[in-house]
This record gives sequence, structure tokens and C-alpha cells, in this order.
Amino acid sequence: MPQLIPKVKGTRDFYPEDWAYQKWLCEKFIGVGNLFGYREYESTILEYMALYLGKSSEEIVTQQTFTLSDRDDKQLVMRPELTPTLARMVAQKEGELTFPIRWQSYGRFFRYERPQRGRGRSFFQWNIDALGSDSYLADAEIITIACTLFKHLGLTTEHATIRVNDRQALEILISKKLDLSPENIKPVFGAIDRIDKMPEEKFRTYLADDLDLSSGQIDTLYEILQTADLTFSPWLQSIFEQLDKNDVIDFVKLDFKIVRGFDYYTRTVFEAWAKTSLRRALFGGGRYDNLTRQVGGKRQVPGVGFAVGDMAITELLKEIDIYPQLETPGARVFVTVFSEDLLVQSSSFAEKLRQEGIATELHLIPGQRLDRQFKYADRQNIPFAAVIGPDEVSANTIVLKDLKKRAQQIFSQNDLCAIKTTLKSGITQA
RNA sequence: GUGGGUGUAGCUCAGUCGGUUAGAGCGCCUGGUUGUGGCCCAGGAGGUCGGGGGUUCAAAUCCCCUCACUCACCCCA
Repeated sequence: MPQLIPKVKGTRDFYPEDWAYQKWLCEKFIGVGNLFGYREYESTILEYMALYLGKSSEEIVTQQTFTLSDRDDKQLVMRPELTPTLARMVAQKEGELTFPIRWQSYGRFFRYERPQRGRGRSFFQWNIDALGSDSYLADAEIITIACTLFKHLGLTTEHATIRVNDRQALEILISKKLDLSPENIKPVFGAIDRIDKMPEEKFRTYLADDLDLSSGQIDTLYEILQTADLTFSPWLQSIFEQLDKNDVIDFVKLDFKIVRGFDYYTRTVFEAWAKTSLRRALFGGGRYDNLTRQVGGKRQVPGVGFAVGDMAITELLKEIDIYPQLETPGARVFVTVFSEDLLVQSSSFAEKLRQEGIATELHLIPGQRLDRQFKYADRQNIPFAAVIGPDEVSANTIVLKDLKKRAQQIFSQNDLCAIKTTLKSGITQA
């Protein structure tokens, strides 16, 4: 006996009921995008490594990609994210696109990480981006879309929050107040999002020893981070005012500790976090104003967008108990086969129903008893069963049974009109 | 990548100071009822106890390795 070959670590199988959920989730995403006029697109899953080097997050590219070589020894990567691909697609056609463009995409992505709750190696991600506008309005629209997604999924400000920051303004503020040169600012930035993850003493030692900051600079840094308000960034102020007008401001707050690891973000950055025990970012995004040029485009096309993975958001829906109960669409009618010599009657009746557009299953196991056939139909959640036995054949009728209501009725085989009506309304009288 | 936990039937799990042929509930199959599914009754199938190695007269049980899952860290969707 051959061994059962396991599925690849960190990947998932989607059985019909699982897939029904995935489709539901996808439709929620795309539906929100459509509401704002975003068009769908898709691209390749395989990309060249060069597309990501120096632009994306270094850890993701060097340690968390599935890589392979093609037969010409070119290094290929299973896409870990979509934004560089989008930038390439835009750069390729920068002369013919009408800006601003609003695009969205839903697809599969791969990261070689340790699988965990809300994190796998193969996952789905919804990306939504606006390119060609350098106005704060584009950022406000993108964040509004994120909040609308929350609302459409049934999530409130109790469940999730979006933390927003302005990387550029914070950089200017810190380099000025700490008197740091541009090359010294990056490591300090990298350390900022770790401030809550270690005790203050330890963090101060780390800043002093590893980043060579004086105690005065460290005090100033603490002071800046603890007195966060919007005055440092007129840009963010405009965005927040617009979010207030869009009635989504309650989902959003300023947070200096959000800097994000992706190198291409230039200005606005944001992350959504669950407020429950789930310690996972639900989505993240920001403004990337130089990315098309970094992938070889001639023009600067400013962009802003974000990406939502399916796994963390699914864990959240489960945790707060709003994971939807969905039915997998199957047949409306199960046509039983009374005996093998009457198979032809049943199969031609089944075909007649299908020609009327009614989803119909014909019994497939020869010689099985009628009670088993009913049991099968019941378990499959098929609402109606049809019987054509010797009595029906001689009278040219069928028996149609409503399995939910446990009632049945006799119809002429030719009276498809009445049968169709009954299949919609159900059988009330036994 | 680092550190914990778990792995026994299709599912949920009992069973370890090592000791006959490894158990339960649910599910599944067959029959009771050869023209009717949710209940009931009777019977049945299904496990190399995750895999490999070791200790022992004897291993699901003890030891080592490995794999899978899982939680925390890291990072992030």
C-alpha cells in the first residue's frame, strides 16, 4: 500500500465547504473595491528575484520566499506580495494608462514562514491600489476603503483598529530633534516598532550600545514617541479630516510606532490590528511614490494601497463568532432509480429537468435500495427527490417528495410547469 | 529561524509505576422494513497506537532521532 502523500507544509486544502467560505470572502473584498470603482486585474505568480531586491522587505525577500531556478538558471520567486508586480505593470504601460488608476486584485501568495494561527505558507491576498495621484485624498480614500471592508465584514471599532503614521514627517522630526544624519536615521527607525516589545531599561541599553545614541537623544526619542499628536504632519491632518468627513475616523488612530518593514513606502503607512487575543496584523499598506521608477519606469507614478491576507481576518471572524455558515451549492432534485430496468425512465426525466435549468442529480449506484437513496439525498441536503417506479411508468407520472417537509405529491411527467413551481415553493400538503 | 506542547479507529478522545487478542461515544456498513430519509433494535467492518531506531523476557506506555500539527517569540497578510 502506498503511503498517503502529505500536503506541503503550510498549505491548505479547500474542501467544498471551505471553498464556499473562500469565495464568500473574496466576494466581500471585490465587492467593496467595486463600490469605489476599482477594476480587477491579475498577474503571474512567478517573478524574477530582481523585482523585489532592495524594494520590498529585506527579511521577506531573502528569508521568506519560495525560490526556484528555471532551465536557463534564472532565479524565480513565487510572489510574496503584489505591489512590485503592480508597479511593473504600470511602468510597462505608463504612457498609455489614464491616471489615476484604481485597481484591485485577489490571488495566491507564498511566503516561506513557520505556519501558525493566522499564518501559512500559501495564502490569499486582496490588494487594492490607487496610482497617479499624489494628493492626500487618495490616501484618505484607501483608508476609507479599509474601514468599509471592516463594516461589510461585520467588524466594528470594538474588534479592529487602524494605526496610521507619516514616515516622512516622523523622519524629519526625529532627525531634527535628535540631530541625526540621514544614514543614521534608518536603524533608529527600525528600532522604533520594537519599543513596546522590551522593557524600557533594555531598550535604552540597546539604543545606546547598538545605535550609539546619547542618553539625551534617547530621552528625546521617548518624549517624541509618547507625545504623539498630528501637529507634526499637516499631511496626516488633512487625511484625518477627510476620514472624519467619510465617517470612519473612529477606526483610525495615529501611532508613531508604525513604520513598516517594506522599503518602498515613502509617506503614509498604516496597519490594521485585531483588538482581540489574536496578535496578528490584519492588513498593512501605505504610500509608495517612487516604486515605478525603481522597477525601471521612466515616470514617477505615485501610488497608495494596501493588502489584506485571508488567514488573519478569518481567525478574527471565528474568534468573534461571525464566521458565516454557508451551503455548498448542489442539486435541487435527486432522481432515484427504482430498479435497473427503469433506469432509462429516471435518466430521461433527470435530463428533462436539466433542460429546464434545474440542477438535478441522478442516482449513480445500481441496485441500491430506495431507502438508501433517500438517505443519501437527505445527507447531501438535496431538497427534493423524485421517484419513478412501475406505477408511475404506467401512469406516466412521477412522485416528487419534499425532503424537508416530508411531504410528497404526484405529477404528470409532462407537466414540467407545475413541477418547476413546486420546486420553488415546496410541497405543503402531504 | 528559536523555544515549549501534542500525535491511539473516519471524528472526539480513554488507556502509561511496561504485562493476555488496544477501548468508548459518534460516524460508517449490513439486516430488521425487497415503494420512501431524521427515531429504535440487532449485527459488522475499520488501528503495523505518526514514522524509524534503542532498552527489555515483554513497549501505545521508558530513551534517542525524525516527521506532522499546534502555541509563544521573530516577522508580517
